[in-house]
Amino acid sequence: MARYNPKETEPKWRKAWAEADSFRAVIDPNKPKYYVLEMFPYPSGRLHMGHVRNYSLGDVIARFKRARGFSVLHPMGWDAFGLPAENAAMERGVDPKGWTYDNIARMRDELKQLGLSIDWSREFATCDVEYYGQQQAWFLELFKRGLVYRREATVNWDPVDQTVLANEQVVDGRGWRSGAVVEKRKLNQWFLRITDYADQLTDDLAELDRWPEKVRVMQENWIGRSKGLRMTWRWAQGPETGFEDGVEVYTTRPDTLYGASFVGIAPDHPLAEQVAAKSAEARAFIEECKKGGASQAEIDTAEKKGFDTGLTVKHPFDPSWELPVWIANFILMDYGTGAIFGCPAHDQRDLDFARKYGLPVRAVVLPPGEDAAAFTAHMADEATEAYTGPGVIFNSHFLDGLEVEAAKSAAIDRIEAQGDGQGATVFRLRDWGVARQRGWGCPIPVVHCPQHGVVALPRDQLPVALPADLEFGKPGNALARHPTWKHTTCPQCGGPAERETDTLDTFVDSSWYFARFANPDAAEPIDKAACDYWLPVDQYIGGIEHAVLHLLYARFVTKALADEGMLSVREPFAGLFTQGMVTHETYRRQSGEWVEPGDVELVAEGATRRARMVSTGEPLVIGDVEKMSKSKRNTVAPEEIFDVYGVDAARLFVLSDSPPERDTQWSTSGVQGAWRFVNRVWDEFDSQPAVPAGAAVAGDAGAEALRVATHKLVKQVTEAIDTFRFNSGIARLYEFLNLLKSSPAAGATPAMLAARQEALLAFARLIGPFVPHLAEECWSRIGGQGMVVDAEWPTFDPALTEDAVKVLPVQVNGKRRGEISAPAGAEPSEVEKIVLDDPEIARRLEGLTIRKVIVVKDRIVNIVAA
RNA sequence: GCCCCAGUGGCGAAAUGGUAGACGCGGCAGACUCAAAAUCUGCUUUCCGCGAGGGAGUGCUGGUUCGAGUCCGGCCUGGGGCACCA
Repeated sequence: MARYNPKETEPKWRKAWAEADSFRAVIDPNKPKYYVLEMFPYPSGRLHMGHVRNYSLGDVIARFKRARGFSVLHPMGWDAFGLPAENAAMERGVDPKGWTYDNIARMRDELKQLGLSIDWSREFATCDVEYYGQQQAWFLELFKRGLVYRREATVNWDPVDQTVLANEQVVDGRGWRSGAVVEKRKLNQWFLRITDYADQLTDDLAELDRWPEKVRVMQENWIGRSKGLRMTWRWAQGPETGFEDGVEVYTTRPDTLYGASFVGIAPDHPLAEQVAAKSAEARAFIEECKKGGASQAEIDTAEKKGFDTGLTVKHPFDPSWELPVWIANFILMDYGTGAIFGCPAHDQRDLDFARKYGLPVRAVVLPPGEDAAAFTAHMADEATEAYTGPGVIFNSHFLDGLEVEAAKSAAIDRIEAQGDGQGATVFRLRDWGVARQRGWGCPIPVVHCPQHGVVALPRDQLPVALPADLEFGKPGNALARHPTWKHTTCPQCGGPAERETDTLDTFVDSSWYFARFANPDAAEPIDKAACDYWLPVDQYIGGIEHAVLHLLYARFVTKALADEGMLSVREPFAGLFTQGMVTHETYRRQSGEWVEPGDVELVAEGATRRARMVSTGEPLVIGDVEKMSKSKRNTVAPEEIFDVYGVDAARLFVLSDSPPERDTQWSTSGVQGAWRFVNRVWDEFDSQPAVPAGAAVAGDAGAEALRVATHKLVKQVTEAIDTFRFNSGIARLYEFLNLLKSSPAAGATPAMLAARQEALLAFARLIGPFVPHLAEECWSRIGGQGMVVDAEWPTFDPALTEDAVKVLPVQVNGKRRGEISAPAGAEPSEVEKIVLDDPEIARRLEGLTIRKVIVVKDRIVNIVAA
């Protein structure tokens, strides 16, 4: 049998596609469009198995849609700014720009080797000045609209690297790279007003019906919209300077206002600071609160602590009722108003606090079935658990008898009528801090003028390009310490001014790249006409780790740009698919050192499964299956796999092994299985002789049966791809190949050869999305017209996929006891007769009385008998 | 603590409420070979039985149904997200 040689065929077909320019995306108003996009890679320099999986998944969709008559856009680019390049620069003294572009060149070659159906003419990197210059242009449009602002904010500061760190880059209070204890520092920071869009970002999630539920829920939680009441508690004893009106609190439970027993403010609330100015005790308490760590474990175990300020406020519904104002350590300044009213009976934290300081606990929500007096007493005297469930309001004057939700509205109405507050929506989402004190990023295109303050550059002074001679050898912002770059003139007065030296967060770079792909050469940031054709992205594919970050930022920027009139769509990604990771077993030496799979030999399987280190012969400990990572040394290099088995086998394995949303475990035997399939397919095509003239399928039972099987296969594979069940689709292909093998070409009748030819022509096209090179080679071997890549997707005749005679299992009392054959669509009475006439079934029913016969048309028969 | 997802052979996994375990991996047996590799064929949930055949079986438990891996209730385990968010 001739062995398939991917080293020869794979480059050959890639060249053929490139020469035919097969994957150029063209705006064709006569065709439906389809935009497939995988999250673009960071150019680390090395392709890993996660990339292979991600881009193979997208390529299946792109090739499939193309064959189905869509005009497909499937582009590729590089998310190329960011820290790794600066770190490489610092560690190895290389230039980040050169390092990045070298990496891009290497990864481009590797990606091209994958045989992806990508329109490479649209490629760009976010560090191309042509790209980030356009980014500066739209950034300034948002600036003009007030969506960009600058304010002082508390940030994580790494004193060794001398830069701000994102929250994710702080691990256990230390900088992830330097290991230095991170300081809180107040800095002037640039923000994008994402909170202006918090409502829309929440509401529009409902439209995203082709997004995983999980991601929508995560975004909803992250934005954290809550509806409640913002209200002021008037002073009983006061007023305090600057707080003449009283203390403003936010609550989601206005229905429990009659259960109030104190007002609480955050330790860093301005009022608390004012109190501290007059009281050493208060000062000491606030200091103590600051010491408490911010780590999760510390928060979980932290005791509720408070300080009575001595100030008192009046209850909004009863001016004679005075309540104390406490400073409490569990109140957060950056949520709501930084102040609350405490209702211990119906909030666990408030209850803990009240018990500690002997504050009253007044039940105002009566749980269903509870006795009012008994419950009131129980809550007041002994309860340690707050009641947060549904019920009817009591002990609450005008609110008595209302259900919780009705009481909320009634309380809000009353507060509003009194002029003490207003119904309000509060979000957990904070504005997006986008400034980074980093040289390798997109410069923020403004200048600081001593006369005019922050001045946006006019359009004709863009792009603000990075200087070529940045010095990255030491920590800190290379842009800020560049000797000349920042010195410029003010566009308003012409006087001397300094450029902003902060650069934009790389998540800004990736928040609009999908729109730039519609026309990467446009003179404007966005070619609206091109976007009107291509956007939204029909299928976006990437990892779940971006569920809130990138995917939320991109949605926000899309909405902001739409409001700017630059885009027509308000959501960038109509469909989202989050693929699983590629994992591998881990291996360790007795010494604890990780050992890479290439140096591991597995001895025996099953319970006696053991691993041995090839280079030293020592036994190894087999560890958990984990995401492939350098630190655990459990990676497998794609290029080595390509070299041995070819690209198609590697693609086939990652697509066939597990459903795409689930993690998949890489295994050598698995890719060997895929490689076997590749060879078996090739053998089948290679052994197919020319079909004799005049050979016809019709009239030959065997050939007709094969034709039926072929049509069923087309139906199944088409449906599997449509529903992202690639592993199932590939299983059908394996099955069909087994069927072909069972009636080989050798010795076949002319009719059978004709049926085989039909089957093979369909098969070559069906495997195209998964193993594109093999598909072309097979297609060409049996005389297919042109290339598979230009061939239409095969169709099926529904009449042929429905069997004329159905085999129906027959159950007796739910247990399978035999089967019968019945014409398709046979009426229940007809089927029942066949069943009862069947001797085997009759034997089963001996001694039993038939109570009922259930016939499900074309599916199953169940006889209930006793 | 709250929310979401998952639990099926030795392993990865299939199954519009209708024959559980397709397909692949691994394993066993056989063919080819001097031999091995590669390849091909068959078997491979488990228990009883020489066999025909029969019993049990989709984390546990209860329910709905003629019929439940699938639907509903309670629980267990694993994974993920959020979290002093008022």
